[in-house]
Amino acid sequence: MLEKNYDAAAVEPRIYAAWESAGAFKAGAGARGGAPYCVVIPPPNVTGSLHLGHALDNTLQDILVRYRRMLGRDVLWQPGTDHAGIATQMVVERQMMERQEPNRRDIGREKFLEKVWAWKGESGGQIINQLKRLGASADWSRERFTMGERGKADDQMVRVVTKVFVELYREGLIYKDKRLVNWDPKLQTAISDLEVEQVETKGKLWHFRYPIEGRTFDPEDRSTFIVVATTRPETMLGDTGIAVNPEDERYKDLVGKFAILPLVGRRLRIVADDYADPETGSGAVKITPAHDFNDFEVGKRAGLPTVNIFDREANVVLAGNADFLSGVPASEELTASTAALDRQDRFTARKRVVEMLEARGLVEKIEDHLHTVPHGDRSNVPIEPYLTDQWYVDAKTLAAPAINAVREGKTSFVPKNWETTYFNWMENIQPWCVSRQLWWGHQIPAWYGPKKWQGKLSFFSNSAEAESFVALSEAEAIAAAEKKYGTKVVAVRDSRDALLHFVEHGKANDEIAIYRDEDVLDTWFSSALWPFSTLGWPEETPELARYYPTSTLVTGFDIIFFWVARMMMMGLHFMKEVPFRDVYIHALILDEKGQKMSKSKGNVIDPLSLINTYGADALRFTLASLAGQGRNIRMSAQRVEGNRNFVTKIWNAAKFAEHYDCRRVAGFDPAGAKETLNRWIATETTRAAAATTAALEAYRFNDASAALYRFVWNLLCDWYLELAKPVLNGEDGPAKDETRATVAWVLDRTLALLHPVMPFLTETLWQERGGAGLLILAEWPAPQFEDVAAADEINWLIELIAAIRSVRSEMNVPAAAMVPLAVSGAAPATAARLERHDAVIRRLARIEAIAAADRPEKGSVQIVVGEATYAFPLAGIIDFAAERARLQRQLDKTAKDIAGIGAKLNNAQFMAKAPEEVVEEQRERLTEASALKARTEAALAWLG
RNA sequence: GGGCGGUUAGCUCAGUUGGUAGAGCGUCACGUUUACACCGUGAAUGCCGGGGGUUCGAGUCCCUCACCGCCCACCA
Repeated sequence: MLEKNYDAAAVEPRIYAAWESAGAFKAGAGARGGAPYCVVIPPPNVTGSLHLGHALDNTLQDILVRYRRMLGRDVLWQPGTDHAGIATQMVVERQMMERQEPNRRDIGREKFLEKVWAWKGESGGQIINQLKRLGASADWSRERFTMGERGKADDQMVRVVTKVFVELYREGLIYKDKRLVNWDPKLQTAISDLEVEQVETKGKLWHFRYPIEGRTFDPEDRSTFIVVATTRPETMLGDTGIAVNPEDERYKDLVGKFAILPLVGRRLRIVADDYADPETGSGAVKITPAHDFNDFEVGKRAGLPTVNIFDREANVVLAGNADFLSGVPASEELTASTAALDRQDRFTARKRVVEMLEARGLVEKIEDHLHTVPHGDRSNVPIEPYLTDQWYVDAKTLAAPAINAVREGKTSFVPKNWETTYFNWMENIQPWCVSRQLWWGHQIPAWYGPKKWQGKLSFFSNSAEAESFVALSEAEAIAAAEKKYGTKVVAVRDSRDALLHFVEHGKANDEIAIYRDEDVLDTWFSSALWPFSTLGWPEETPELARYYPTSTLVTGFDIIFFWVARMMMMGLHFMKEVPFRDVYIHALILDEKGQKMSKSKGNVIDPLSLINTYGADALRFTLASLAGQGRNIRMSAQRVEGNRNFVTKIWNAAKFAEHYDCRRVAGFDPAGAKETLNRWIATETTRAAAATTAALEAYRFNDASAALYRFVWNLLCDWYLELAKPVLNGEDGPAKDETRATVAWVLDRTLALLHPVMPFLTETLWQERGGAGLLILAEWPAPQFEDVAAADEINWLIELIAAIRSVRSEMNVPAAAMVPLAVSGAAPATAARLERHDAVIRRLARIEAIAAADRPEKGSVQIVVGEATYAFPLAGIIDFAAERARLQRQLDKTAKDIAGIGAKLNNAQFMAKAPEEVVEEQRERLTEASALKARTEAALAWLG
């Protein structure tokens, strides 16, 4: 016996356990032939928790995977998690701070990493369990982590990354370079362009006067200074030049001359460069090559020196800064400003610089200025362009094949317009900075040792100047080093130990120490390898052979650049084949007001609480039905509640079947059914199956859920089960048996069609109804039966009942009243239909008896359906004026239709140019409408 | 500045080759029916953002304007 209501919370864990213990999620489970189908999960952050974006992403993947599995395909849904370098390291550091423990630099790398691994072990399972709550049918036995089991060198997931790095290095596609990077002063690491967010900020534009060398500064005499504007006064300490446009007449004679940098005294060469825009500001721009990307380029072109004034935390460092002092004659002013500004953070320094310049009359004006300031997407502090040595991937070279692959259709985006976004970015791609000054991540496989300088081996603390050995392992690096140096080589922990070692052994030259690059790789570097790393590469595993290229990638548009593009590049380079055939891009989830969900706004809807309240299936159905939306999805609990009602509706349909003892009949085939009603619902089942299948094949999840919703609620429940009641409540016999069997047959197929979207409910009912085996591994329904005549007949029946109900309601006929119905003008076929469906019409339309009549009784309400007129004699009950008005309204509408259609048919152009079938359709509509009009007129006349 | 979306019922959104405007929610009225009140029946509501064009015919194709949103680049 089915319970009164479906209890999702009680059922879901049990069903999930049943699937798992049956091995239903395992790669290839239940495969019955056909091509393999593989999806790799976008690995969530290992220590994260499930949000609605994950819920959407994984629901869609699960739908695809369950559908393919039921088709009998060899399915692998490859799961796993991401180590999420910065994010995870930040969480652990925050914990340490909250517990008032010593920070990571105090405890050192090894101890810190132990803590992160411990945290991973503690919270790493959470998100996987949450995915299970959602019903995700991934092959958990194959779960992978981007850093492997222990992050050790011999771990496959680590070997993959190392091998890729080393091979790209040897091919010249990874290199070390000294240039400006986006530096995050809070996290103290370089970040890539993509991790920088532009934040619109209300700032100021300061206009400063820089005295011209050799002229005595006089604020009243504009020939004694040059005005430059800046949004960042503090960086003036690093100015090394001034640029003006070569075409700018105002400054022509100043080119080649020098200005004197206030507070410092540095000589600034005035150079001509196109970068300076005469229209902007004063037309002269100060050049700070160490702290601005554009200035860096100008400085390079003009041969200006680079003066860095910041340390890693973006504090001003002047004292003892050789760059800052180079060539600047000591002066009282320099000493004073150095003392005042040294060790200030950049914002304090900014204030001080302005104050000091103002005191000297060097501030021309200060304007309000709206501009965008680059911020780190994790730290949320302004980033600094900072001159460092970093590792770069030659993305431009790798992008070329990745662009072509999409051009040639080897990989397709769905929806297709995302390809434009992909191309735009890929065609303008910049070198990818992959090194991070973090500890949690894949350590870069480069080792450094002393280098020959002026004839003898010297130790360089800057790794860029050291001898480097990029190698697959420490042993390999040592071997390479030994070959290079011709001496015994040992590996030590870090550059400090290497220096100590060098000091100790340098003289004897009997042993040389090398040390490993302390930086780690960008998290996205390992994510980029995910489609093949998870399948076992570099080993030639059977899984790799079978499932690569994978079939579909499902992800949000926000990580097309971060992830999709990079997987394309790496996949093509190392596997010589695209990583996936289709990329399905879905929208992002917002709250019901269209706001991005965030903890600070407090508008986050937790998918787990939705699952707890409404059940996983209701959430899944909701997400699927919203998936068609373009850019963003507005989510509210109310929608989920509505779909929970749909879950209940299905549950009650199953209860109906149980109540009327509708059991599955082995070998039942609707083709042998005699009852029109049964032939009709079988036809509709075929159509629903076809619609659902087509929608899923096309990634139209919303169409699939809409088709299922409509079929189940509006056809199966609203009509078929209602229409079947008279038979099921009637006498035993073949018609009843056939109807019971049909109900069971339809229900079974319906459950199967619903299963990918609503796995828990459908599996529960499948089991309750004594289904053979598990629904998850059952066959996807593809009924072929179709009977157009039966469909026509039942549609006529539905139309008739609906029309009677409508009129009853409009005429305020009490719902309980049983009314006689008189039919006139019915053709023999219609009369036969009325006879066949007599019981149903009487039941559903509350009719006492149906009788034929030559003409409706005077004063009765008349309904026109098809060629016949149906009347209930309601004299005395009904309001004649209202009835007349109703008929008149119908007449007006019909007349309007006729006029419209007539205009078309009388239009010679239309007749000449429209396709024959369209013309024919209009003719039919005209015939029908004319008939309706005639009968309505008759009814109106008869009413008197 | 470059690119991409959006503007359809009170709300949130569908609308796939151009051929009678749809759904869910909400609203209103009525509830007879032993699957279901997490329900049933019925009803109301649309210059499909504005303008122009192509076409026999445009929510759908083209141009243009307005507003909203996102992405990329840049801003001394």
